[in-house]
Amino acid sequence: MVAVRGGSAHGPAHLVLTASVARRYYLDGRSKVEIAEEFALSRFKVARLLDDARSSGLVRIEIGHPGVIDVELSARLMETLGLQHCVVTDTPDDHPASLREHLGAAAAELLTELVTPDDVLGLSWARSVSAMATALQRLATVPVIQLTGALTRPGVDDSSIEVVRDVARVAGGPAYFFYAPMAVPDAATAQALRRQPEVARAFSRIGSVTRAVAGVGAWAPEQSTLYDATSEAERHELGRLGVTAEISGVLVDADGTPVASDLTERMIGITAEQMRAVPEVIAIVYGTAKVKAVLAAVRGGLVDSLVTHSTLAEALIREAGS
Amino acid sequence: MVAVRGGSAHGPAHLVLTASVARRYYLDGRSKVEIAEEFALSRFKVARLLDDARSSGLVRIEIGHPGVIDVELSARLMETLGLQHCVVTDTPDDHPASLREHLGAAAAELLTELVTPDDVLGLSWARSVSAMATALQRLATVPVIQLTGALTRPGVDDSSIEVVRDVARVAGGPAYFFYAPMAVPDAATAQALRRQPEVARAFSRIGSVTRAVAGVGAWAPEQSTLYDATSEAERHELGRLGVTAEISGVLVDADGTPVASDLTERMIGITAEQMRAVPEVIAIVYGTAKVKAVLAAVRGGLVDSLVTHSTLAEALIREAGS
DNA sequence: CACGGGCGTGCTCAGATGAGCGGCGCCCTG
DNA sequence: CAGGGCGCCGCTCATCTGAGCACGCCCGTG
Repeated sequence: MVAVRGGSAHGPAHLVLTASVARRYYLDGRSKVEIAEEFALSRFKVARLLDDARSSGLVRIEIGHPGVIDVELSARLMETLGLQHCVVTDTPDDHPASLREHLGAAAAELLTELVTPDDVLGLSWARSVSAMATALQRLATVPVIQLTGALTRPGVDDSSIEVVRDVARVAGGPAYFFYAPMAVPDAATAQALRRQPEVARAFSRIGSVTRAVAGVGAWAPEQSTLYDATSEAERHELGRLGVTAEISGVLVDADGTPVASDLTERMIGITAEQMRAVPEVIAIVYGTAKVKAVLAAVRGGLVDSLVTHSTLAEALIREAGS
Repeated sequence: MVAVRGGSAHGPAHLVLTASVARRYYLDGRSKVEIAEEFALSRFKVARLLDDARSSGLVRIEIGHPGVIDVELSARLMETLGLQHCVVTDTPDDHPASLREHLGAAAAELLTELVTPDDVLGLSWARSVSAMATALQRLATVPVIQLTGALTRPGVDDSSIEVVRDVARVAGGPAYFFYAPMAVPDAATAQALRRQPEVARAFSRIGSVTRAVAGVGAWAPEQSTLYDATSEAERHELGRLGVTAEISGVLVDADGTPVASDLTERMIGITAEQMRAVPEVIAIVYGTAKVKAVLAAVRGGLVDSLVTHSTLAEALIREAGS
C-alpha cells in the first residue's frame, strides 16, 4: 500500500463501504473471508469494519416479536433474577381483571409447553391460578395436586373452587384435591384437618411435585388474600416480624426467609421447605405494589419462574439492579 | 435426555429462551460455546436457535444512519451497478436547485475523502460540478485539470467559470485551465483551439488524470447543456444515431458505446477513450429523466462512481434489475 | 408387531474467526 | 532533523463455527 491517506477518516465513501460490508455480512449471510475477497480487503479489515458498524450504530440489532409477549423484556427479567422461566406480557396494566386474564392465558401456554408426562403438577389457591386454569386447553397427562386450602372472600367471586379438578380434567390425569380452608382458628383444628383422608392424600403427594403454579401476595391490604383474611392484631404482628411476601400461604420476609408464627401452625397447605423443594414454582403476579414481595419470593428460592406484565417486570429489573 | 416432550414446540418458554440466547449472542457478543455452557445446551442447539431466531424475524438487523446519506441505498446501488463509489442522499427531489446544492455538498465530501496527494483531478463543465466546487472546503494537494470547454446558456447563470481555479485553490495545487467553448462551428476551429497553449497544456495532462468529476446529461431538452446548445437538425441526427447520454461532451448510445459524429470533431474536451482511461470518473446526477442516460454511461465504463438522490437511485436499481 | 419416514440431536473435521502481537509510516515535539 | 507516540495494518495460533452425517426416538402404517 502506498500509504498516503487522503481526506477525512469517516467520509461518505467509508460509510457506504461499511454499509456494503455490513449488508453482505448480516443480511446476505456471507462469511468475512468471502467479503474480504469481494472487496479486496483483509479479513481483519472486514472484521474491524463490522465492529465499527455495530459500535457506531450503523447496524442495529433488535430482538422483538409481534405479539403480547415481550420476549426481550422476558429474557432480561429472567437473567436479572436468575429465573428458570419468565413470560412478560405487555398488556396495559390499567385493568386488573383483563390483566389477570391475559396473564392466565400466558401462564396456561407456558404450562402447556413445560409440563411433560413425567411431571407432577401442584396448584395453589389464587385468582390468577384460576384464570390460568380457565385458559388451559391442553396439558400432558400428569397428576394434579392441590397445595393449599381455599380462601374465599365474602362478596368476591373468586371463581371456581374446582381449579384442581378442572386442570386435571384437561390433563387427563388424577386429581388430588380437598375441601378445607387455608387457615383455621387454632393449631389443633389444623392438625385434625391435615389428618382428613383427602387432605392427607394430597399432602402425601406434595413431595413429588415437580412444577407448581402460585400467586404472590404482598403483606398489605388488597395485596394478599391471606392478609385480608387475617385479624388486625395478627396483621400488625406479622408485619412487625418483617413479612413481605405471601406465596400460597407461605410467609417470608424481605430476604425470602420464612417467617414462623402462630399462623404457620394454623395453615392448611404446603410449607416453606416443601415449596423450596419443588423444582419449579411458577408465580403469576401483577401490580407494581408487589415489587418487593416478588423479589423476596425469588431471593428466598420459593419462586423459580414468573409470569407477569411489563410494568412490573421493569420495576423488578430496576429494583433488582439497585 | 429422557426424551419425553411436553407441550407445543413453540411455546412462550421456547420463545424467551431463544430471545435470551439471541440477546447474549448479538447484543452481548458472547460466543456460541459460552452461551451453550451458560444455558446448558449443546453449541449446535444454540446455533439452530439463532438460525430460527433470524429466519422467524425474532431478531431484526437493520442498517441505517441518521443523516442525509442513505447508506443502505448507496450500498445497494453501488453493488447493483458495480460502481467504485456511490453516495445517495435522501433529499426531497422537488426542488432542482436545492437538490443540486445537496448533491454538490455530498460530492465535495466524497472528493475530500477520496483524493490523495497522488491523485490528479479532472473537472468537467457542469452546474453540479460547480455546486461541488462551492461546497468544497478541504482537499489534498493535487493538480486540477479542466477537461472540457465551457458552455453557457444565455439567461442562465451557470455560476462561475472559475471552477477549476477555485478547486485548485482549495487543494493548493496547480490549476490547468483555459477559456474556450465546449463546441465550435467547425472542426478546423476546434483543431486550432486545441493548439492554443493553455488548452494544449491542460489536454496534455488528461492522460494522467486519476479522478474526474462530471455530470451526466440525457439527450433531451433541458437534460443536457450540450443538447440545448445544438441545432435542431443536429439534435435529430444524433438522436437517430442512438445518443442516450452526454458526459462531459462525450456522447454515447444506450449501451454506452461512444457515438462518433460530425459534432465529435468540433468538441473541445476529453474524448470517450480518454474518459474511459480515467481510473475513476465520479458523476453527479439528479432527476429521474436521466435513468437511461446514467445506465448507459455506467455500462459504457465512462462513469465509475455516482452521487445522486434516492428517487433516481431507486429508479436505477429498478431499471438495472429488469 | 415390524418397519420405515420424519425429526431432533450431537458428532467430525475443515474452514472461519478473534485476541493479541509486532511492524510500519505518519505526525508532533523538542 | 531525530525521536517518541500513535494509529492502522496484517500475521499467528488457539478457538470457534458451519455443513454434512449418523444415530436414536417417535409415530403412523401395513
